[in-house]
Amino acid sequence: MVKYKKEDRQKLLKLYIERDPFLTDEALAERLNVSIQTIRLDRQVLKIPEHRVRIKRVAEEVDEIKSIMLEDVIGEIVNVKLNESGTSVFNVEEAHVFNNNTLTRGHFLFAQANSLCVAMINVPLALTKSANIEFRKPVHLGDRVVAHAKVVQTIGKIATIRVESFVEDILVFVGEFEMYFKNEGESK
Amino acid sequence: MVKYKKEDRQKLLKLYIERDPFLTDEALAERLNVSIQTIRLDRQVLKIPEHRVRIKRVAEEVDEIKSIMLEDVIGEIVNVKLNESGTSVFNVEEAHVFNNNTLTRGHFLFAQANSLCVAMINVPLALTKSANIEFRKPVHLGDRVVAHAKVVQTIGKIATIRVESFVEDILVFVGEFEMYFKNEGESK
DNA sequence: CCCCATTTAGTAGTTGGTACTAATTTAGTA
DNA sequence: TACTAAATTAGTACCAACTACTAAATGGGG
Repeated sequence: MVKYKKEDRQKLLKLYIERDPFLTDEALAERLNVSIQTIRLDRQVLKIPEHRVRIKRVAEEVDEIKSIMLEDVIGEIVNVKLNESGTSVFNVEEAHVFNNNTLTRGHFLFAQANSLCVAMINVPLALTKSANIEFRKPVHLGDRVVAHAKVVQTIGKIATIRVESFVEDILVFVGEFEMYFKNEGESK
Repeated sequence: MVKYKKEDRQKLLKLYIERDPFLTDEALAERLNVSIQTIRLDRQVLKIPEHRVRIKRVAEEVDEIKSIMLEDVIGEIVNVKLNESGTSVFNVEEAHVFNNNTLTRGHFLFAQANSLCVAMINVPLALTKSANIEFRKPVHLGDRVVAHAKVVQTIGKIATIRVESFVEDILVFVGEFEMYFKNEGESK
């Protein structure tokens, strides 16, 4: 049954809605022990949109996040000579960096290189058997990472591919991938 | 100005809504060249919920995807002796597998191992310098991957950590990670 | 031509609001 | 303490995008 001061209440309101945009004015009014009208006024001065709009915005994020995160391929593969060489471009966005700074999480650099290797193999399904990688320099939010891959060897069902990734001519990542050609129906 | 047969229209309706859940009955009515009432009847027999509900469901998905994908740590770290050993458990969900089958994308296994290594180092910021990894067996949707890590060596600012990941006693992944202790303010 | 399925129209009620005015309560101060 | 201004609450009309219902119109096959 606590009554907050206007200022505190508005801060709390903002916080609550940030944490849970699904809260309606009614629920917020109960939680903050004021009338619905007060909540509406508060939202107005704080420029917080109504429930429907908030939900819609969250929902629209799906497309972005899905397209960024659920893609099979990390980075855009721009230039592939099958079983020979290839290039992939990857722009580091919010979703790829650590929450508390602008450093790119290493597994996206790995994923870019790995995706590129998979794309270069001209069989229905290629699996990564092993990799030997090195992170040379940190990569940051907004960086444009260009990965170049070259097949260095193919023995039987295994291809060895060397990948070098650059941010503006600076080598940030190198890796050597062994790719395994998986045949149809095989479970390995 | 095409008029569809009932059956065709209902199939189209389903398709449209799947592709874009943001479509209102009004928009659908226009697109299918029937009245709003017909759309409502169709939705009713097809058990497709109303606009608001659809949006809300999509929005709720965001939270799931976000929590799965935007975490800094892949897998739950359950048991860490700093600078010594650690264990992480990672359940393979929809978001982690290739779109056209149930195979786990390799970079999540890498990410799990890598996250675990970072967590084991008792400094504000640890960076992966290099890694030597092997994918031994494919991992599938629903699998529970348990990664065990052990520090095998620490020389100066570099620790070497060995990671072995299992799905029900089957070794699916091994890796050796070189972690670099980054000091405050250093940019490397 | 009739009949039944299909489609459309129309009404009342719901949720979660906007936008507005007006009344009431609370707090600060002379 | 009385007055005033700020803050809060109440109340009204309106909106989108529905549900749930009834009723009327249309259309096609036998």
